[in-house]
Amino acid sequence: MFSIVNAGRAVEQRLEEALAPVGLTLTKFGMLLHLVEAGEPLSLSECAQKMSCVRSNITQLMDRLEADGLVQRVEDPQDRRAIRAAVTPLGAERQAAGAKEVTKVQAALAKTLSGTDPAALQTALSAVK
Amino acid sequence: MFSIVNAGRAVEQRLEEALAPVGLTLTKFGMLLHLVEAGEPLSLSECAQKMSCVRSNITQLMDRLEADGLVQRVEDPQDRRAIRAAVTPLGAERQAAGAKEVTKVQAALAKTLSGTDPAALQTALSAVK
DNA sequence: TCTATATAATTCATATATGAAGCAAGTTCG
DNA sequence: CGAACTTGCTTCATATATGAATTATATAGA
Repeated sequence: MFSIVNAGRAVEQRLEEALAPVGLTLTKFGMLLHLVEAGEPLSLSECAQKMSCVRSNITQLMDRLEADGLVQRVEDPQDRRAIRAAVTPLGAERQAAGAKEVTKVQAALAKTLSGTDPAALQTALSAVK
Repeated sequence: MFSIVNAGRAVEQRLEEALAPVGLTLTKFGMLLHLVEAGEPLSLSECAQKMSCVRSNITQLMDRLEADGLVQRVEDPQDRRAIRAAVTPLGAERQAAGAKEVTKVQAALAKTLSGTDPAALQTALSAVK
């Protein structure tokens, strides 16, 4: 059981290390990825859902992403309570650079697991979740 | 790759939920477990090594564990710089109670993974780490 | 022995995460 | 319509984590 926890943490750490030179953390990269994939500004509540976390966490994350110039809060004309997060050009650039690094980690990991049946591993891990 | 990260987080969360009724977090349980297993007070540097984290983290963790009455800082007569962490009776009691809950989670997880070859999974996950 | 260096712990700034409490703005219903 | 409820975000307290800077103590070497 602790193997699963440790393996998860080890992969997280590898990703953090790969993203650090790009100026991103795994959390920031994840948020940018969701925003880029969505193709439009998402409300902070939607962001919280995508990131599987509480909204107050997103408030703080957006503060940091905005301070980094990677995202901008924009008002929602449809709902004056809502605030949407829009990726800036710099944010999109960093996300793309991060994605390249993530792909490298993925390739390295695939090599490490070359002796393993990928489908079986996937099935097992999905069952846990 | 993200399956591994997600699976790890899912297991962590299950453990947190199982330990919460006992009044422990996974971090606190882990620290108590190391101390109980050691059978003697460990210096805070040794604690950091066991927990695979930096020492400043242990300083804070010990503050919380001491506030909970689960651990006590004791001076080291051999080295006046060092401070050792000693488990209190209450700490030992909680650790034992936590271990029972952890065992239950382990059993439930084994059931979930009943269709998987445990040795193969173990091998794959160990390779990642 | 005295100095330089290394080690032990703490403090501080910061990142990430949760959850409770609060305020503003929609929505529903009598 | 207006009160009650819900939703969206922020703020605050707290837990966990890192790393740089600081203080105290040990130890090695000239």
